This record gives sequence, structure tokens and C-alpha cells, in this order.
Amino acid sequence: MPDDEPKSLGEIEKEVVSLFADGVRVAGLPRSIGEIYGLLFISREPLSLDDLVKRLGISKGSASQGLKFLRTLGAFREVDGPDARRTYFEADIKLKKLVGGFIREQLRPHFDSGKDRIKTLEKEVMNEGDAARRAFYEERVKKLERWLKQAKLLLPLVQRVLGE
Amino acid sequence: MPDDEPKSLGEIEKEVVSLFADGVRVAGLPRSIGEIYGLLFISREPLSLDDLVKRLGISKGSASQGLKFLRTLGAFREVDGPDARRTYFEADIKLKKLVGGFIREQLRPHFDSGKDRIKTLEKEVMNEGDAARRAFYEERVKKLERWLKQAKLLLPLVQRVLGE
DNA sequence: CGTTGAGTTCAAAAAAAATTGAACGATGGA
DNA sequence: TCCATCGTTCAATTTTTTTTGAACTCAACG
Repeated sequence: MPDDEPKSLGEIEKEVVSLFADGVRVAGLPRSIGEIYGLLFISREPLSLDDLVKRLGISKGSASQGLKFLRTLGAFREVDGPDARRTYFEADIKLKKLVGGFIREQLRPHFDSGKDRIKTLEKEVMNEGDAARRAFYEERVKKLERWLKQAKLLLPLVQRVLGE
Repeated sequence: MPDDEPKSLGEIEKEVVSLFADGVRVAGLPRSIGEIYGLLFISREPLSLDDLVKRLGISKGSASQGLKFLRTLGAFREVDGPDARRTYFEADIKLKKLVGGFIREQLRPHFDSGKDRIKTLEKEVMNEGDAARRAFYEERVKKLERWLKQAKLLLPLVQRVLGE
């Protein structure tokens, strides 16, 4: 009786899972998130949380948290599957969407808080007594503002290039 | 007798150091690297390794390793300073250069190993016995190749936009 | 309603990453 | 040549991050 969803991974699956596990590290994300998305990516049938736990050999907690994060990115769809009680997940394989989600959820918030902090900095600089030093600080803070602006400008461009 | 290089940081310096410390985390780099670059960025005079140790309150080892990494990016220049025995560092504040260094040293190597791994994957897929499954795998591997190609295409574009 | 089991949460444990500091090599000055 | 000390290295330690697993909520079904 060959199982429809074998507990362990095949050779190809292993390699894809590991490729994604390493890949997401570039973006500073935990291994398990890459593993989960990787397995969804290379699976023909949608998988349940329990499938992920069994086949990746990770805990239910990890799987649930990983899915929670991937959900914010919009990295998968929830679809029906064999067991009506369970939720099944199917990878969304649009690079644009994944990157878009990452920008929205991870990068933007950082940029926004950066902007606030630079604003604060600007006010601080006005209190600097020494004129030459103040001039230097002003120049550097201006440089920071330009950097942030350029970075923000880049984001839509990235999205554009990755569009189908 | 006011010291030319006070041991502790002023208000502005603290904020800039902390801004960079948090900023580099987005790129998955350790705090200390951001602190070092941040202090160089906001310092009018070049600083020695020892200055960094004293003023940031980090160890000599951290400072040395942080500089080692920043050096690979081309994030600073080495210049002469008050003490001829020491090396003094001055931030290079071209965003293009920093990002270029990061791409070259961090992103490219990952991409290259990714390319190799996808190649390996392609060969593995040819051994898949089941034709329908093989077709599915082929399609996904092709998708991976396209993703990688798009990502690579993006890099020079990013550099371009950040150019003065 | 009560029971079952899917999925979430979060404190504790484990694993990974960053930092330290002492030992070391190297370099310039006396 | 010897000394003093700058800067590097790396094993040990500390800190941070990630994972686990047991307790919990909630919804469906009998």
C-alpha cells in the first residue's frame, strides 16, 4: 500500500527544500520558512500543516509560525483537499508577489522608522553649538535623507522589473 | 583639558550609530558592523581601531573583524592620522559603492552557488521515472532558472539607479 | 452539548550567531 | 637586535534567534 503522501522527502524535494532554506537566509529569514515554501513550491498537490510537519520533520509550532509569516507575504493560497477538516496550502509562484510581500512587510516598515529617526536627528543637529560641527552634521544628515529617498525610489522599480 | 577624542559618544553620534546598527540588520549583518560604519560616517576626523574600541565600547576583536568585513565592501579609506604607528579610517559615503560591494561580496556568491545547485537539480530531474511528475519538476526548475536570471538582471539596474 | 482534532500560542530548550579576550605575528623605532 | 605595541586570529563565552512541545482555543460533527 504505497502512501499518497510519503512521510520522507524524495531526492528532488530534498534539494529544492534545501535550496530555498539557504536562499531565504539571504533575506535574513529562518531556515524553516524556506523549507516550508520550498516544499510547497515543489509539490504538485496542496499540503496540509500536518503534511509539512511530517515530511519536513519540523514541529507543529514551527510549521504554524512559518505559515503565518508566509501568509503575510501572500506566498500561498488556501485550497480544499482530501480532508475537509484541514486547510491545504498551495504555493503562489509569482516572484513579483513574493518580493512585493517582502517589501511591504519587511522593508517598508524599516524605511518608515528610518525616516522618523532621521527627522529626530535633524532636530538634534539644530542644537549643536559649534557651527563648523553643525555644518558637518547637517551635511551628513542630508546625505542620509538622500539615501533613504533613493532606496524608496528603487522599490517600485524592482517590482516593475519582476513583473510578468 | 578637553580631549580631542572623547571616550564616549555625543547625542548625535549615538543616534547615528544606532540608526546604522539597526539599518544593517535588514541586510543580515551584525550590529557591530553597523556601529562601526555609523561612527565613521558621522566623524569628521578619521578614527583608528583603538578609537572605535574606546568610543563604541566594543572589543578589539569585534572592531578588527568588523573593519575586515567593511574593507571587502570598500566602505572606508585608510588615511594618515595623528599617530604614525596607527591606521586611520575614514568612511566612504558613496551609497553606490557600498551597495556595489555588498552585491559583489554577499549576493553574487549566493547567486552563483544557486546556479550550480539548479544545474544539479536539472540532472536529477531527468532521472524521474514518472513522466507526469517529471514534467512538473521540469516546469518548476525552469521557473527557478527564470527567477535567478531576473534577480541577476536586477543587480546592474540597482547599481545604475544609485549612481550619482 | 460533549467530544474530537485542527491550528495557535508562548515559555522553555536548543541551536546559531556574535562578541570577547588572550595569544600571536608583524612592524617600526631605538 | 630587542622592545613596544598595533592589529589579527580563533577558541571560549555570551547573546540572540529559532525551534520545540504542551496547553489552549475554536469549530465541526455526532
